Amino acid sequence: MPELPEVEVVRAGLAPAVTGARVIAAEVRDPRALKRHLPLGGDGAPSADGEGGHGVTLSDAAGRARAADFERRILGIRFAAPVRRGKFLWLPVAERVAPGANGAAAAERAAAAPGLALLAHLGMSGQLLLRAPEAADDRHVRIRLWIEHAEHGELRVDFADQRLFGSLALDALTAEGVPGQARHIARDPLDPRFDDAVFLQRLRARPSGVKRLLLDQTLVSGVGNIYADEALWRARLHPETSGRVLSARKAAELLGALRDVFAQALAEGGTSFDAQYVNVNGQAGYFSRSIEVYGRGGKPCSRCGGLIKRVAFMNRSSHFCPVCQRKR
DNA sequence: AGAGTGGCCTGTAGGC
DNA sequence: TGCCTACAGGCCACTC
Repeated sequence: MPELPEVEVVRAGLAPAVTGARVIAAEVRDPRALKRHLPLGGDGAPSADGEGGHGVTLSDAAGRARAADFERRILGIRFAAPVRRGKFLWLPVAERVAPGANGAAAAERAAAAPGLALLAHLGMSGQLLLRAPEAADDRHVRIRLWIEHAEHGELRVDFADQRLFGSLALDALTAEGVPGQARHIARDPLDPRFDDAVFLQRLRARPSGVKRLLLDQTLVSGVGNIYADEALWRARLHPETSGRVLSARKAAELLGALRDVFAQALAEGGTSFDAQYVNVNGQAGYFSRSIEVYGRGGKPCSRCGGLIKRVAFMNRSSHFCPVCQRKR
């Protein structure tokens, strides 16, 4: 499942191939993979087509219109280095060379137009794969870009997504350089500008269970179900412990545990339980071997021997050791 | 504002 | 063998 470490592995893998590369062709095979993409209206401003988004099925006509808009506007774009915040990943547009135009004279400098980015969210099962132009199809490829890089030549960037919770989109950058759709996302704990004091204060002000708080992307980003369970185990905290009862010391310990588990997962290439998370070359990570609680219901805790408990929580599952993660 | 819930999606596993 | 159901869960829209 792509959480922060998995998305970071993808970002780092993409960087050398896409930075400075230009889009020479694009093919949207399934417009449902564009649910975050808002087509431009006649005035050049993003306009809702009244469909898509979340909880609404895209009609065929609206889907075709979105696909056409995306394919048209991405053509000729040259990417700057990829950026990540939490689980969102984006490729800022350095410039756009209008198709068919002759030479650099036709280049629209990004400074002249509002900043734009190709935004990606992998959702549950999204993958960004780098492939040779003639490589065979991977399963569930929804959107395909052909890019040209000064060093690496022609490459394919394939967005594959089995469950379609993920999406690509062209999105305008705010003044802070963050895509509009990701502006509400908090910085993540690996961001040098993450404000520990503010996070800890907000965490300790909320009465909700601490697991719910970790999954709140406006409080801290990049944490999903796996790493929330793992960080709570490391900090010896029951997932339903209220934020309000956390001591300053315990809250700081939790943040430290979160950073530790992220760093270790990153070093091990991320977590792959099945074929749904892979790096840009289609390879699995091996952090799943280091998992202590997630998916280990009924098995012994490596720390105290207690039996790991699995409980329903927010339409998913929580895993914890009832012996060394006591509710207070 | 925060809490809580439903819907989006498809492949896989397990029961019968 | 094949049909059915449950499950995986990040995010957003929605209600209260």
